[in-house]
Amino acid sequence: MATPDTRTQILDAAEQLFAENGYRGTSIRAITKLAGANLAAVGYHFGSKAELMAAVARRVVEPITAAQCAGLDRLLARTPDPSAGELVEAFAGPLFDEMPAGDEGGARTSRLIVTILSDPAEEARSWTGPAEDSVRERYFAAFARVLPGLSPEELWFRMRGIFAVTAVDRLQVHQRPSPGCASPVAGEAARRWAITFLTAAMNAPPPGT
Amino acid sequence: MATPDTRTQILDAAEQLFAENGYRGTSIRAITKLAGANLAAVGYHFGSKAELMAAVARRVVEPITAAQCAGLDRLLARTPDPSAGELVEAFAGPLFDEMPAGDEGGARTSRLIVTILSDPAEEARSWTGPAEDSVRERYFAAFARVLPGLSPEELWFRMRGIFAVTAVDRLQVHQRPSPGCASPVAGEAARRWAITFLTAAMNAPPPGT
DNA sequence: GTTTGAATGAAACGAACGTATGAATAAAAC
DNA sequence: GTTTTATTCATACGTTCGTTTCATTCAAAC
Repeated sequence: MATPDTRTQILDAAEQLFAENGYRGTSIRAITKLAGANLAAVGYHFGSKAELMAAVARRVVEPITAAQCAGLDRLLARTPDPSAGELVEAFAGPLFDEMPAGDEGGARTSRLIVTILSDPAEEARSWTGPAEDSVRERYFAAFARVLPGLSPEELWFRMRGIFAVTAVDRLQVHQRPSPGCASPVAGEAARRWAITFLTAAMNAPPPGT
Repeated sequence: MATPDTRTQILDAAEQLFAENGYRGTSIRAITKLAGANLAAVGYHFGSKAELMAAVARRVVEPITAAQCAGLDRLLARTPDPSAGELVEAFAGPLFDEMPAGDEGGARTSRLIVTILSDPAEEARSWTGPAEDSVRERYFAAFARVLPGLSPEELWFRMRGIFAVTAVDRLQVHQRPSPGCASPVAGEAARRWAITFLTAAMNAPPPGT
């Protein structure tokens, strides 16, 4: 295969290093060195380090958002009243499926997403666009129809829960000391576990009082 | 009240700034300035920035771990076979209760915990001690008795889910665009919602096949 | 062949960082 | 009153960072 252009190689290197070391923990010197490019190439192709991160974030998040949107379309075309479990699968599934090749079980991409969303810097708020907001609102409306007993606030809470479980699971956080329990859970198993876990959680009756 | 000593003021300032800006986003110059102390005071009292972070992490995590441990003791003293919901409450409750005064709804402390656990730096692994591992193993054993149908791997997955939901919820992540939905959810409501959500999730039957 | 424009390269800038040093200060011990 | 010990202070060091500048390369257009 032909070696990709400098811009793509910088994007690849940045995605890897941002995921491994965080935004602030990654220097553009390290990125350009890994990409085999010159230090000034980041400024030339992207303008600044922050804009490079925004480009990386877009490239990672966009296929996930698109798959979530398409999954909801497909589901609603099949039945106007999907179950909560079907909605959970359509929403959370892409967080497992839309992982680029070479990413061991999505761990790297998950870590990158958490890096993006948990970065305290103000500029990180602009790393994702309005498309994510819109697809979340569509799912919110769909869930609201299936779970009419929930207040909007509690439903938002539960939707954040979906995201939290799928994203945080694959941080190496809580590396269990128990032996015989390989750290990176097989992707397919984690997917099944997450959907089982979250479907039951979404279907929980609202707390009385 | 008497003004606390320099060491405590540095700890307070560091806790606030680490939570707001992350570890790498916080300089010891900013910490000592906020604390009203000299730049060299961090080196004198703690040795280095990393050791200061470790001290902050210990001070934040220790009461939570202790409350989780005491809650489990109390629960097991009352009944040898607690329900999954009771275990969830004992485990997740302290993540809502053990928040210091002045921390609006635990948002700051939650953000600090996520900062600690999601920091990619290797040194971050030493920011928490073995006490957290031990209490997690005790809860694991207790959950394993209540949910005998789950494989150890899936049970660990679900316990990570408890942590994920309680910690991530209070990041300002996913600031919803919907109006009339105040961003910092009232602490008591979030606590109820989380326990309802997580109890149902823990009780989910294991996926067939 | 010359010109043009995009892309790359080497080098430097100023700023901010963590850390170390040694003097100054204050309180306690003797 | 003197000595000792524990802090605090001002300052400097060396490094790394993001960014900028300007020269150079090179293929395409003319």
